[in-house]
Amino acid sequence: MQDVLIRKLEGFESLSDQDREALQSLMPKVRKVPARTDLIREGDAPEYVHLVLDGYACRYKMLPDGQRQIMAYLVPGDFCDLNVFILDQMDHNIGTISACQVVDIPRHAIDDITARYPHVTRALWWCALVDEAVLREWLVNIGGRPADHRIAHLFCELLLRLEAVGRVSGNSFDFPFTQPDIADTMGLSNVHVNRTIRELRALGLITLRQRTLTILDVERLKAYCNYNPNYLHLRNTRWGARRIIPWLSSGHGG
Amino acid sequence: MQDVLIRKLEGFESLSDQDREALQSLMPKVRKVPARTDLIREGDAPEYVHLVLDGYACRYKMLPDGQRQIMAYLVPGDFCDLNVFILDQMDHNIGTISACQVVDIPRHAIDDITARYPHVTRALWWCALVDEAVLREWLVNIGGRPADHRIAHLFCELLLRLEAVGRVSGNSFDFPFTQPDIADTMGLSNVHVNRTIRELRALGLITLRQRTLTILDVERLKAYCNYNPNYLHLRNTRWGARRIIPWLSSGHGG
DNA sequence: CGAGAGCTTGAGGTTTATCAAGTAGAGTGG
DNA sequence: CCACTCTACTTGATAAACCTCAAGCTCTCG
Repeated sequence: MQDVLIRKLEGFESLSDQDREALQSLMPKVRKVPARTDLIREGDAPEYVHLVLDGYACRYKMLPDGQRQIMAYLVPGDFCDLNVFILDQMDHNIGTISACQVVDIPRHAIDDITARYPHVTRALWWCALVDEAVLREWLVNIGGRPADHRIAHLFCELLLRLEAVGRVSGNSFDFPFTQPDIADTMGLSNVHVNRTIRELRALGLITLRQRTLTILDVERLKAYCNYNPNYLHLRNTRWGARRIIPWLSSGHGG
Repeated sequence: MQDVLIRKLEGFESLSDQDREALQSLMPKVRKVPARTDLIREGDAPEYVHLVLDGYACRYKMLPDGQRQIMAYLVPGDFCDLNVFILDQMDHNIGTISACQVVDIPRHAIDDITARYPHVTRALWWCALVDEAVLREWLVNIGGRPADHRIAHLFCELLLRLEAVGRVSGNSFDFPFTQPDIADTMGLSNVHVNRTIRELRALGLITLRQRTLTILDVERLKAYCNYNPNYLHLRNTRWGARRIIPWLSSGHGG
């Protein structure tokens, strides 16, 4: 189970045996967290860096009117708050979706390892930058695409991210998010999410039942929402080669 | 002009004279960039870190159908790509809105300074984390709020960010963004942006003419969109005290 | 002074939200 | 193990938010 992080990092940079051992030493004891439980809340001072080894969590904010906006899905191998430690208080919450296996890494452990293992440091940096790139793409997704493309895009992204940590088999993966979860992620109502998923099912693009999502035709689903995985900055995976942005010819001015 | 960065960083952490000198040394020569010009494009390899000293720029992506999504506004004192250097290619563009004064900082200069000045390093980290926090809040804004609140929220944020670098006088500041710019930022049509701004004007909340935005009643505008500045993580400013999140009582589970 | 872009407003259409109600599942306590 | 409860899922009907198209005006820039 601890190998998801190493597996993910090696999607970016080759690691030596020493690097791997150093990473292993970060996760001495794993903690079980039930589903639908907050790991850290808005206003808390960040002390530990949380790492998800198994299960799904999310980053979210609550608005004054009770609305929830989910800003990130955290899957096995993802750090919850790698880069928050300088800030004196959390400006958002992190909560589990399904039951999770989590490691709480004290800050000094991260400091120690980055002081001694430059490859690991680079790889952790890469994690943080990719998380931010994903956030940017989510903004594009919500701001610029209609509901059906939005949800299709989310499914494509999860497929690639989970594949990078070995959690996909036969284009199927665990999907414990409820339709209200998806609604609060995509800025849609749960009714509309339901109808949109029905549409994706009717088009023969996916099946979703008993918390398992299957992409029936990956290429067709990607084409459906114009999916471009460049923002994931994958290198050593089967999607890593995709580097061309054919429509990108004219930005403004220049 | 070079002092905007120092002024901004001191909003977070007190700097010594040596720290300030070190920061000054980062910006030996300033470059003028015309309005509506790209500083760096999707697909480019990031070489320099760009710092805006004067003028406005933005981070944006182009979609295959020609739609533009703006993901960040860069104002004086903002780094464009402080944290991108590990990634081998840009996944988005950065372009100016108005004419800008920009510094191109080579990577090694950042490395040198962070190796020797821990306070400066902390302050630069803080910049990067706040930029990410702003991005999260934009996601909340676009995903969770109606058009009028969205735009009001943007105006509140700009007021605070520009105030932190001394670019506000009498609740007025330079606003070179066009209505199409705002539309591509907020995920709205330019027609709807126009009507929404008309509404904010009619409510006596703002005036906007000749590229100058004036907030007529700051407290009322903030109340209008439930603005909470905690995500800016300001400390040494007049807004820094705001730390309470009154409605935050129940996340999920616990 | 001319051209292009931005601003403004109207009309009509599409997408998405809200309200409502019934069904199905999952978890809980006896 | 079963009944109960709560949440999620599903579908229909209606309403609101927002978009598109279109046209005229204004501003800015060359």
